[in-house]
Amino acid sequence: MNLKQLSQILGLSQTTVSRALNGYPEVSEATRMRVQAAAAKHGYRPNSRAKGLATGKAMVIGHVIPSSSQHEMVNPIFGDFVAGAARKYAEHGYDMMFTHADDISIEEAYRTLFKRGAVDGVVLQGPKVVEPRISVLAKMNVPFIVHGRSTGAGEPYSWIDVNNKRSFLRATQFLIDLGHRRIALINGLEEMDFAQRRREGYLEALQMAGLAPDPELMRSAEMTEIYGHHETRNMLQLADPPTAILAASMISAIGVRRALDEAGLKMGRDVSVIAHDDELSYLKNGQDVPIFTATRSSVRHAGEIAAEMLIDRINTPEDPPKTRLLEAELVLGSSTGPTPDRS
Amino acid sequence: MNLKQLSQILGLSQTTVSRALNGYPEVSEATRMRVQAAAAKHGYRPNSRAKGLATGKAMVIGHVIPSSSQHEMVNPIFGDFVAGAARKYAEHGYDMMFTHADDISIEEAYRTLFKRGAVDGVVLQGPKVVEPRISVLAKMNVPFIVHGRSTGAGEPYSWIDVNNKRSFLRATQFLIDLGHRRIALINGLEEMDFAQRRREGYLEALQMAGLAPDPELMRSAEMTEIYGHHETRNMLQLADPPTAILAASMISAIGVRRALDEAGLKMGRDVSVIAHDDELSYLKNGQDVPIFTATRSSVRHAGEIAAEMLIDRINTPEDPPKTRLLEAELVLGSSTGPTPDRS
DNA sequence: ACTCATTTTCAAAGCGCTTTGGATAACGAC
DNA sequence: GTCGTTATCCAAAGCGCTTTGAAAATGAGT
Repeated sequence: MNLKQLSQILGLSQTTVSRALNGYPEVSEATRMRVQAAAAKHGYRPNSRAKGLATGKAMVIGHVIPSSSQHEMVNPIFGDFVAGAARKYAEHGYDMMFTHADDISIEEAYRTLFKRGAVDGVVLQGPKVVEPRISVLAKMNVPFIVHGRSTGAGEPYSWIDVNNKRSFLRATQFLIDLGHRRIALINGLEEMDFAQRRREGYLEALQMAGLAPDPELMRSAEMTEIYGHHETRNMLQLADPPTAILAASMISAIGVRRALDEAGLKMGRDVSVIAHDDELSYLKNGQDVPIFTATRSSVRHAGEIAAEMLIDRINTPEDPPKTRLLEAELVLGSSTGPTPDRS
Repeated sequence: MNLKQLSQILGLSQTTVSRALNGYPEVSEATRMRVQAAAAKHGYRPNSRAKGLATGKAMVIGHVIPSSSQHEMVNPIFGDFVAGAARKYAEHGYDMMFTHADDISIEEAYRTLFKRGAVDGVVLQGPKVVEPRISVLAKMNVPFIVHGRSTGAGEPYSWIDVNNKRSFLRATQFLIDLGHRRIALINGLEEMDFAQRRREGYLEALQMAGLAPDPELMRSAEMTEIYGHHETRNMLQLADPPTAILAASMISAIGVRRALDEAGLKMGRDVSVIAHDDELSYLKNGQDVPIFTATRSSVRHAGEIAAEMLIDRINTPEDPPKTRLLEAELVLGSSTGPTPDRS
């Protein structure tokens, strides 16, 4: 069932039917009703490609999945972020397109997406400190939004991010206030921009308290359970082990907890742990009392905001880039407590 | 840069340029070279929508994200499955499209996707025991593949699945062989088809060993850490608690472990645990020695196969539906051991 | 009854590509 | 020199929609 057939059934021109369906005023209410009824009856849906060709808009937003060939790693926040964004896309009539690209060809993938007219805008996820993708998109002068920021970017761009620095600063201060002096940071990969900002917050808090940072207590790893476990076990064997640990994600924090258990240490009593909690739907941090004391910020919510900001940007491309900084909550759970006495 | 412009630059017709680029034989090698060089030089990419309109193929595969409004839950396997599928789509020149839909309107979402000509085929994830989506798609006579199966389906359909029944049967037998008699099952939601099959395997193993199933030891919950923890803690308080637990996912198994730790029980010694491991990239089950004894099957691999099966189906729609049953490995980790003596 | 303004409808062009059905050129063979 | 073949290339139609510019229908005013 296409426009032509529908208009023939109705005895109207394609023009009129199209206008009736798209809410243009040049059509009487009576015929509009008649057209809508017929469209519903025959289950007519305008062909997206034809519509896109005619209007010049794809009504599609693109995401590129970077498949790190080295560490075949899918970001665990991917699903929830996407679910949030998809919901807003749907509300505004947009579809969501994913393209796979090798590490090497990611910039090319973005470029192709636009040249093919496949998308009206793209979301850039997981920006690194030095992020060539941003300048590629900026130079192409196409609508895009970054989830996160990139310190090394030369030009302005739209982004939405969590205040990673402040949240880790606050978390570190909280541990210091509890009496901790040996505070470890199990960070994400340091090439990621968010990891660098978190470290800055951590270091600043130490400095404000007059504590010297110890390189032995600053680990950087992929945010898996295994690495959280590995780094923690490693640090517990130090001559002067940490009494508190900041973990970059709930998943690595779970690895931290496992290492503590194995060492016969009780989390919250012997060693305090604070995790960053993205509020992943399958990894809720407890019901009433959170398991982990955590810096909390919903990544699904970030996805929703990113979607709306991007659509806004598509609609008003001449406006200057907008930015949005979300503050993470610091929620108190049972994984933190005062420094244990070591007599 | 479009075809028209490119052909004008080259002093050729659109026909010839199009054919040169698409590898048709009616064009001399010399001009083909010339055309390809010019296309590369100007960065020409054919417009996807125009191409789709002309060919009648979208070169897009659709996935519908069901956003359970009740339990706002994104399936944790989503990311890895999609990453696997996306890779194969890209290899075959397909894009991947996601559409969001409410629980209620999911069937309508699939229908619309095809009517709009937005996709050439769809992947149906997370089938339930009774799955109306399958009959909707079958009746529409469109290419689709199911990741999982649906017991209640009346018509044949293409699917790829893990042999859930056999893998849980084997896991249960393994525990029985170790001397366990009180074996609990912390399953996924029972309306899900995979959960039902796992339970069947579990029950069959009990029956073969002459053990009576105890409803108290069969729990069904969303596969989150919290629920794994909750159900385990609950069962440990029974008069005759389980000595072994089968968990439907690594994530719920982590919750199980937490409950055991809290109860002062050592996993693998006091209580044995077997988890189902989808080999999620951020939840690897140990490096050398797996943490959990597990039934293991890569969901990313399943995504790759699903993609290829679907593309195959799109290309040969008249062929009967194909199916593929993957066997899970049973990998031995440190979470299982003989029944503890209870004197 | 006639004009003018307004409302309602329509025919046709155009979006960027593929593809059908020729047309033209080149090349031997006779 | 003519004919048939083959190798190249092209003009134009068509995919399903939107949108421009014009025409038909309606209604009000005189």
